Amino acid sequence: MINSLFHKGSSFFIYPYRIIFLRVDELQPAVQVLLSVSKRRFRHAVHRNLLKRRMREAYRVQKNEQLYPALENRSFGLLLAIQYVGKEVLDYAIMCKRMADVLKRLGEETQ
RNA sequence: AAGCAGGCCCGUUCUAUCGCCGCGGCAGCAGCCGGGGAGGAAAGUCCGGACAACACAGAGCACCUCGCUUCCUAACGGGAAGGGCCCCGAUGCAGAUUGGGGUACGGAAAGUGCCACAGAAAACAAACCGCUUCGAUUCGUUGGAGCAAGGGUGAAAACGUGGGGUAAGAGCCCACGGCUUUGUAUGGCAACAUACAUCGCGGUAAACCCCGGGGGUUGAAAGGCCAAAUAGGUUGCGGAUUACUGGAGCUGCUCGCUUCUAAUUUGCCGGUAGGCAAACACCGCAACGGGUAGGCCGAUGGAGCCUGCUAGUGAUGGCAGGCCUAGAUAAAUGAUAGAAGCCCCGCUUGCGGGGAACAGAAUCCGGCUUAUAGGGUUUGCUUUUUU
RNA sequence: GUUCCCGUAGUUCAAUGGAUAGAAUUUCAGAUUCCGGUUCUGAAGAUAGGGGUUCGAAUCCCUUCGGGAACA
Repeated sequence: MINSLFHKGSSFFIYPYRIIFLRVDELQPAVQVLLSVSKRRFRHAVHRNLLKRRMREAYRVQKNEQLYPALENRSFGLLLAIQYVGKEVLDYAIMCKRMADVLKRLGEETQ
């Protein structure tokens, strides 16, 4: 699944994120997400852990309003990879706002 | 009070809501309830152990490692106390006394090597300028013998200073002093110190080496169990067996060749005897090849933490009482809001704004090293003020 | 997680503990040419950081940093 996501998926940027997604028929559960922060950009494990936790929180809080309505009653599911490509650790407020943009864009892409 | 240096400690706290990961209960799942959830370095992986698998008669060699003494400890290359040496400060004319810091600190008197350049010479030999003496002399010098004090070179020059001695000199002799070997006495558990006698005098062992102590190897991807999957595969050895060969020779060994003997099935050649080729089930172990990439145990109650008493100068030990304090497996500790405390800035002097280091457990402990905003405490020194 | 190896000019490599760390290439300047190339001459440029041993350290020792490799 991960291989096919990275080889066949399409991608777009919304700073500080890079998103790769792939439509897959009859996926269970319907949306599966992979979060990643590059070791090359953030040398210390503290910062990588913090960013991944904040990304997960931002996704968790907003997925029900922004993403799931677009996928209701569809025959396909979604594989997602969200990579953090920013150069420094941003505040949660900004990360949360951008994640909302990401989810909206994903909803449009799947129409 | 300020500054500097060293040691030790803390390194935000509380509440609520939404999530995440373990644990316990309601005897299953789900759900609900209760309770827990990163550090002093979790880091580097530099040492030492526990634990595990394999190996192991005893001793020695080789290799690695440590190195003042005594003690602490499960152990250590760690720590405590003490000794020697070096550096800095204070007092003092000085000898010395005292305070602080550092110290890989066994042996150079077992042996070997090395000490660039310069210099006569870097420890064997030896002498550039010199010093003394005996000759020669064209009075400018020159040859032989002796010496190593002085000059010069160097990071380092044959122990330093003074005297005796001598043709001139030299630890050649003497006095004092420095370092050092051995012995005796005294003090100390000891390292060592002091005194006397005695032997000796370049450095280097983070050069080889010698002496003494220690070290079996590999690391949780150790190791054990279950499930799933693949090929009931190939080769070798052993067992069992009628049977998967055995004996002898060539050879240092293996392969191979020759010869003797025993033997099952099938195929081919052959009239037969016989010859050639192929195959041979089962069990165990090892290697090769192939497959799987899941779960459980190991794995979190321990050289454990807190408090008090106690032994000790101290590291640390003993006793009593109390406590349970992360356990994931691609990996949980995040977000929001409020309150309190700390720091900085601004001025309206009690309000507003901002900030909080280094950094994230992965089998577990004891150390070391490195990173660390800020705060507290303590010891020593210096300066100033007061009594 | 465990274990091991390496670090020298911009690059590729040298250097018994001993003058100012050497060579090729690269870069720059000059000469040659009408111009460029080639060639010639000259210059610049380095021991990963810190500490120790030593008269003297790229080399020996300790420590930190960075890079790489192997292992179910």
